[in-house]
Amino acid sequence: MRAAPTILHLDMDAFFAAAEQASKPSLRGKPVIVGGLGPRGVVATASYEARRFGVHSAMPMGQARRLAPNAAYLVPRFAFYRSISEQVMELLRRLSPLVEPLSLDEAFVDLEAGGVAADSASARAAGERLRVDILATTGLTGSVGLAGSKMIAKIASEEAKPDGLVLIEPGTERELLGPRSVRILPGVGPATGEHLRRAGMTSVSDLVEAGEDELVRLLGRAHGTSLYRMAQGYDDRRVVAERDAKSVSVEDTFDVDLHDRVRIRLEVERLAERCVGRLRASGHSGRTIVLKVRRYDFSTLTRSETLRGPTDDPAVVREAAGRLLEAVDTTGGVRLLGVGVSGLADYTQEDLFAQAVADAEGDAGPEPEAGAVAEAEEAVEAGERGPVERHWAPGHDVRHAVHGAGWVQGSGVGRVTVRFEEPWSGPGRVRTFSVDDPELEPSEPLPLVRGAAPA
DNA sequence: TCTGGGGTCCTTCTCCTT
DNA sequence: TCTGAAGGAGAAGGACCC
Repeated sequence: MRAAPTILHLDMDAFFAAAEQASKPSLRGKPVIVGGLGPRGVVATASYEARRFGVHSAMPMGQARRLAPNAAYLVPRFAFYRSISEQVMELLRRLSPLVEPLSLDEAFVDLEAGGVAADSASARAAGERLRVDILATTGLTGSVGLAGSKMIAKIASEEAKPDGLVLIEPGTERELLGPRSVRILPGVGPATGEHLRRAGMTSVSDLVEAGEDELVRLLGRAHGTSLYRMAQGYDDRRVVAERDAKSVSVEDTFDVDLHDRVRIRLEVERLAERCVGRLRASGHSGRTIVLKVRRYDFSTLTRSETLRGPTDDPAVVREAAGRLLEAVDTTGGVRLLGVGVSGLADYTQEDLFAQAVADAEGDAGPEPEAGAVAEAEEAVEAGERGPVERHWAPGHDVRHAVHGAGWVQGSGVGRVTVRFEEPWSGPGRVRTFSVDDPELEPSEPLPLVRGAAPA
């Protein structure tokens, strides 16, 4: 913990939804909900207009539709958000070499490492300048928290939302935290919050009064000790620029539960291939293969197997995942399957035995190149599925030979409805086409600020 | 129409080795 | 050779975060 507010936490406001509103003038000022649109989708981000209806992140999409039936519902465009995020992270790196991204829309910055003077006025000036730069570069707003530690800086940015800056002077942490709910502390979620409530602790000051021994008794050594320190405002976690990945995984929730054992096996193999694609793209191999199964009743189980050495061979991961599946009872149906690899190494040590088997069989199958896998994933994300079956996902960008740039407002029964507008135009007109109209094609997102590099 | 996807960390239990 | 304690590794599950 520092004597000056030199830790900055940036949190972009309603990031996915705000990016969509910036990209689509007709949605500005309206409720926008981004998330999975399938029968089992959940809300990823709701715009502030949608939050007024009670819609929030992680809410089942069906519930969101009941609360805000007239909102715009869009599928996430991760490649687009990633490109905006890279612009924002670049601005942060101009501030300091010590930047710790937490997700696409959040990061910590160590201002001291960037040479910002260790006083409140300098920190505040750096934070305000950053907000101006982010708006100018991306057209989006972000909230900034400044404090002497990561925990307090994050709480400050939460206070600053939306589109604000809050600085918490070091030395005032305890009085700030004392009356707040225990849920404000990192690591206290619904389960721990309820556990503490049953023990009679609802505010942060209750935790301090209870003492470290009592928290350790209730929550275990690691959690109890760290929570006691956090409750007193102590947090000496450093800003870490580079973090090594510890696992790579992919999972799919199915619109309807799977019962057919053959189909389940096929899905597991498909997930194993995808997982290896990611693993290779990240330049890793791994030793432990993990199968995840969520059953019809939402109960979730994992099965894992540790190999003798790390692998990035799709055949090895596929077979291990298949073996793990053999030990799982899937009667009743499964709603989710996942395959992961942990115990990562940043080098590839070929599994000689598996290699020998593959060589002997002469049929390990063509291994997808990591780049090809990434490209395929991006293509699906962009709504490109080849000329045979064109899929027009709501919110995705298109270009029409006559009408120009627009985005898919909806599609069904052989028709696709497009709104023609650009980030810097006024709200545009809506036209409907046949889904196989040759003049209509998917396109790349336009930059949010005119003249900027394409987002 | 209940409940995504990609992660991290911690705890508990079991098995094996020393 | 047998037994018990200690500790590490692996497996599984739970909680949390964005």
